[in-house]
Amino acid sequence: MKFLSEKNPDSLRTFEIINEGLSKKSVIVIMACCSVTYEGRARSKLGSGDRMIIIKSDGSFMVHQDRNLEPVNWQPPKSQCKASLKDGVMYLEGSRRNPPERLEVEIKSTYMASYFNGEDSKGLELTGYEENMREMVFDNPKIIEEGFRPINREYSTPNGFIDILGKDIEGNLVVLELKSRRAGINAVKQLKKYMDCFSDHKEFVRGILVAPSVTDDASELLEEYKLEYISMVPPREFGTDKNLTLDFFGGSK
Amino acid sequence: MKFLSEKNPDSLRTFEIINEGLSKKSVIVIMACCSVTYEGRARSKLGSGDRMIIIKSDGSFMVHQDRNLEPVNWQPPKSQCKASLKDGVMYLEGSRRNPPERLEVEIKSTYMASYFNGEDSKGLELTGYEENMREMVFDNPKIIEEGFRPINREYSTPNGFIDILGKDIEGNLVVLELKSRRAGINAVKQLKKYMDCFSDHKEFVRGILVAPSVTDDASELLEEYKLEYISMVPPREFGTDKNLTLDFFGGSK
DNA sequence: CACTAGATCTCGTGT
DNA sequence: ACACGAGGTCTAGTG
Repeated sequence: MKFLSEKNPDSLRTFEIINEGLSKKSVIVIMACCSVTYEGRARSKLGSGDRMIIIKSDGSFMVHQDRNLEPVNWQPPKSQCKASLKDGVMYLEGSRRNPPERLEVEIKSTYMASYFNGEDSKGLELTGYEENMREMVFDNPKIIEEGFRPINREYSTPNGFIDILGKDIEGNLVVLELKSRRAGINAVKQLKKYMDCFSDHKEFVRGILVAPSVTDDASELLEEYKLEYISMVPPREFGTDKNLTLDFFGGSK
Repeated sequence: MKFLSEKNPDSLRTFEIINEGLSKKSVIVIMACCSVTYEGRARSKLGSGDRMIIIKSDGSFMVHQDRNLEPVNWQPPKSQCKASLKDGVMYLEGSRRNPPERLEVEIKSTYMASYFNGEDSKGLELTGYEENMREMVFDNPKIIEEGFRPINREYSTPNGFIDILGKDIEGNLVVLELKSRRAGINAVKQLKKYMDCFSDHKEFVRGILVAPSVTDDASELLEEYKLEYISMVPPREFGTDKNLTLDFFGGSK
């Protein structure tokens, strides 16, 4: 990995390092005393203090304080970053057109300025949420109940997409609402909204909330709406490489 | 600001630097080739690559790739961080009990290891819909009360910026604190802080909290501090608030 | 481009 | 501690 890191550079040197980093499409990390203003989707001011400034090669721009996961100010990927020097003071600016917004950092003094050109081709493999639950239900419908048959996933209604639409052993329509986490009243309200789409349906339609657990409020609301609940924890298995599997077997199953 | 930064430390030295940083409650920044596993609310694997690892003094723990604002893996504030050395290989672990989860980073090689103890007391002042309220008050001051005259917006005091400073019909100074949402005790405390800036002022100064509603606690505190309250709903621009638009067209039916 | 919905959402705030 | 709502949400995926 190629990188450069300097301690206590003056304004001019900070300016040079940042410009080198920008031109090399590096990840730039600066520890500095700075103040920040933002104007765009909202407006904010942040007085002077010691912070970490990060500029990534995709244009992501963050200012981090010493607390919280989230940056106190930021600019999303693809924003335009540029450094400038006015009367010996360093300014860093991140901006974009749509929506129009601008982040400006005034750097009072720099403790460390550095940039890095690393190698990272790896993507994250994640499991344990709604998508995996959907797959599990389709692969093994009887975990919902004996005789359950899924028909559509992402079934479109005027009130949004139903996670899974199916039929039970008696042929009744069943609306499944999946949640990978403890479900609150909003999940029940959402399910109810889908149910309303079938209000003029001749036959009986069942609505089932599928989640690891529900809040007390949600439980009461389920009863009030005459909806059902099934406890299910999202599966945590990593799939074997899907692309490979599909290519290899060609979908012959 | 006190800090330490070293280039290309070996495993042992990286281990020492991280432990120093942890014991000093510093912000730790490491550039390293590493792999990551996570298990908890979900489960994930990330193969080897060059990344930035950040540990903040509140226990926030992040692994950043060279793209996107968000970390590829993380652990929230208050999680327990510890470093360990097994067979000459560095491991960094962040974990917490509730919910139970664990993030482990295996560090293959370190390009830079550093920690920082900065000073930062400043909080962010955000002004979004409040800006619209300010405009509304300036455009039409009598919605505050008959004879109200706004003088300054963003009036600077040692305790922060006063939203609107004005005078009433009798010439008394009036401090307005605007909140776009239901105001809690913090809003009242903030207003009180501004009022304190005028404690040696000869004449009477009024403080008014302007918000759509207040919590009961806030209402009590207002009384205790002899502050006033005016109910005002922030104007929302057409197109920015979809619900309003939908209500407008769909609600009349 | 816009639009949708999920997220290890995070973060504040109220109960 | 838990539940709920908002966010400059972000991010991936689809039309």
